[in-house]
Amino acid sequence: MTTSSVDREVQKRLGEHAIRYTTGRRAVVAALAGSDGPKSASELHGEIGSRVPLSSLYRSLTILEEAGVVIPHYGAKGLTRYELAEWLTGHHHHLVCLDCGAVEDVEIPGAQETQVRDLVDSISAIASFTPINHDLEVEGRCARCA
Amino acid sequence: MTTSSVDREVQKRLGEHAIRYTTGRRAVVAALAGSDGPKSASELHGEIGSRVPLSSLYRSLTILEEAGVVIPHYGAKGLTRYELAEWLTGHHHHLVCLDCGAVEDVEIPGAQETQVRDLVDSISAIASFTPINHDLEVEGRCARCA
DNA sequence: ATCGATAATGAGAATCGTTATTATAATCCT
DNA sequence: AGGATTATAATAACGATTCTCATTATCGAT
Ligand SMILES: [Mn+2]
Ligand SMILES: [Mn+2]
Ligand SMILES: [Zn+2]
Ligand SMILES: [Zn+2]
Repeated sequence: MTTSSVDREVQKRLGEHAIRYTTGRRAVVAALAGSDGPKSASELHGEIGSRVPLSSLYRSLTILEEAGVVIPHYGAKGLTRYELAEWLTGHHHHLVCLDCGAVEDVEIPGAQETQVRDLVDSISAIASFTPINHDLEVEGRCARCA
Repeated sequence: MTTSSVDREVQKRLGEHAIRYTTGRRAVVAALAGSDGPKSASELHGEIGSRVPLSSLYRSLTILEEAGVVIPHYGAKGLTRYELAEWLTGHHHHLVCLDCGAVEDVEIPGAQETQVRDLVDSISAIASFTPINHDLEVEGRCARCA
């Protein structure tokens, strides 16, 4: 999915919620759209530059989360990393490096995703649980840290 | 697994690492062994009482984590909750209720666990990632909130 | 059981990611 | 453009966690 089409989708979503799509918020969405995995506020600040102060960045992330545009992932050392919601990026899973903390997106072939869904369904049935979403997180060592 | 057998296993593990199994550390392990889910430092402090100060509790959790006795789960609002490692409790997955926030442990049959492991391996191979463990989190609605 | 070496504790200060405050500026609507 | 509303930015405040270091508990050897 291209950055500009994400931009259009987000603009539409925010418009529906009467939330302004400001320059700062555009910068955050663009940075996330061009990212290969969840990013923390300070990582985004590093990429975007000082034209968007950290405090504004945090507020933008909160607003975008409330609007369902971004999703938080809570990680080690009190760090929260954000990524675009799956209705913008497509469903995928995460590889979490136990050494450097990097989180990498990975899409899996349809056949395997079907297997995951089947497993999720049967696991849920065991506990009378109604599954809505799933997140198969693989923890290990990334290519750089191997 | 009974609390006292967990205690014995932990004692053995710490002994191997030349780490003392002090009363404070025993209190933490006992509280976790008697728990039905991951607990934060302050929750543990509430259960254990003031005979183990918060600062000591945090240090104990760090030590126990380094020894592989407890595992952290990072959650919202910068809260880290700990539970006993799976070699003490058995491998399991988590059902996270999006309504009430409860986290339910669930063990799945061996055949399905094998399927999960195979999926984890092939997903990891896609990204030259070395998997160490996995966590299939199912988000949805628990039996109470359904 | 006691001693001595060493590791752990406890009280508080410090750190750091995040959130709240509030005066100023940008945006939207007519 | 003008007025109303929402967003920004600088900084203070907050809270979970970590650090510091003087004191104390633990463990192995005697
Ligand atoms: Mn992702
Ligand atoms: Mn668990
Ligand atoms: Zn890594
Ligand atoms: Zn529930």
